[in-house]
Amino acid sequence: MSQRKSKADRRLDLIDAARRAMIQHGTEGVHLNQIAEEAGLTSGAVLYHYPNLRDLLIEAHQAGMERFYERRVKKISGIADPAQKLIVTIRSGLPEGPDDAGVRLLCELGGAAGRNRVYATLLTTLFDRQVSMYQTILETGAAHGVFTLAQDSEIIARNLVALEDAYGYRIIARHHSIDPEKAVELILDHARLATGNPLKPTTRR
Amino acid sequence: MSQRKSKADRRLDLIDAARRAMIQHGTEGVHLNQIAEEAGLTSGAVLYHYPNLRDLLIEAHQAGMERFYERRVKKISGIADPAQKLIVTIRSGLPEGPDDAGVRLLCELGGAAGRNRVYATLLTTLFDRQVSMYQTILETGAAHGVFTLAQDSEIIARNLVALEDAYGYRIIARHHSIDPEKAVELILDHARLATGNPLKPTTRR
DNA sequence: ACTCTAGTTGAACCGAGATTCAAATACGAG
DNA sequence: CTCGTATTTGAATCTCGGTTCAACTAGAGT
Repeated sequence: MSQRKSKADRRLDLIDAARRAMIQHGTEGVHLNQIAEEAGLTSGAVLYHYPNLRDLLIEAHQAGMERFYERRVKKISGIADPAQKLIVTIRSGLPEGPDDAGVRLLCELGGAAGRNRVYATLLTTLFDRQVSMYQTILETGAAHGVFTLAQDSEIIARNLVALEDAYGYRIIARHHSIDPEKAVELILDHARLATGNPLKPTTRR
Repeated sequence: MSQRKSKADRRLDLIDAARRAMIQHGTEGVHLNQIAEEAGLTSGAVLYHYPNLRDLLIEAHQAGMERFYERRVKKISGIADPAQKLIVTIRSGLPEGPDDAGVRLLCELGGAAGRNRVYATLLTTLFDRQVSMYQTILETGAAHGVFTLAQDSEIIARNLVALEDAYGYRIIARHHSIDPEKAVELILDHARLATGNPLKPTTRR
């Protein structure tokens, strides 16, 4: 038997277990037992904490998103130069590889959003937050004179997030010639046109 | 009882029924009975034609993709002017609205591709075909002197397809401020930078 | 050390969906 | 018109996942 835990702790475990199970079996294909097994518990215990499975799945998706976003914010927090900041931001929005758990979960949501309003709202909110993030970087760079924006910052920002999303899907689907590095290059090619900045990475990673 | 049909006809019906059922319940959430009901048959009849459900689902996805692609090719077939052709192509890659069945099915695949190699291959193939389609238009326009490509045509083409994909997801998720028209504009904004052509639509729709 | 309770198990139950198959039947060939 | 076969049904069976719940702890509070 797995160690006993407080309600709060166990709920975190379950959210994580649900995340793993959904990645393996899909948002609508996942079963209670699979989640229980991932958590090292029995189905009864899962129901004790989440009498309604749907709630757990939603919380898991929400948590996955939050984590994804927070991680990005953290990665770029220390960088002052707008050009470098933009480059790092782009990289942080892409999966590290086809098995990147965070992005896998997000991709999972795309289809579900078409038939589930809650998921649709989650995804839309994430999109808008990322757009704001980019917009801030772009505006700052423009104010400092390092970017010469060819279009409204919102347009550029939306297109950058869109490109990230799409290449995320490509990488997850194991496109033979688009890996994370290649995707960064493709997105940077667009960013160069839009910002008029050569955007040369100084540091790797 | 539903009319009797030849093997070939019935299989087409089933593929269509599976398509509808998957849109409603997801690729992994769909059940045999739901497909049977959509087709106006009993589960036994479905199994008679497809002893293995997985095969039917794969064929349905394949057919959906083929239809999506063919429709695009058809829509642009009569247009000579590269600029107009590009505009129409962009529009034809987006859903007509949040309930567009064809795109809904494609979105469905995004997550599944992460755990199913067959689906991943299907999606990747579609992506590459679309890239070629755009590349041809771009090269033709450049040869005629109406486009001044700011980058390699493959880069531009890939980014255009990526933008389409991503905005398709946004529209399906009912983004409050991104509808099909808005998405076309966003993508065109990018295309203008990349081709140096103002890309003004002459005809609506 | 002794509750007392929250967390967990495991077995029992229930219903749903997949699968099988004999029987029914529509339809085409001759 | 009749036969033969391909298609479909519907019921029986089987399996599996969800749900319930009484019993069993582990551990916190006193």
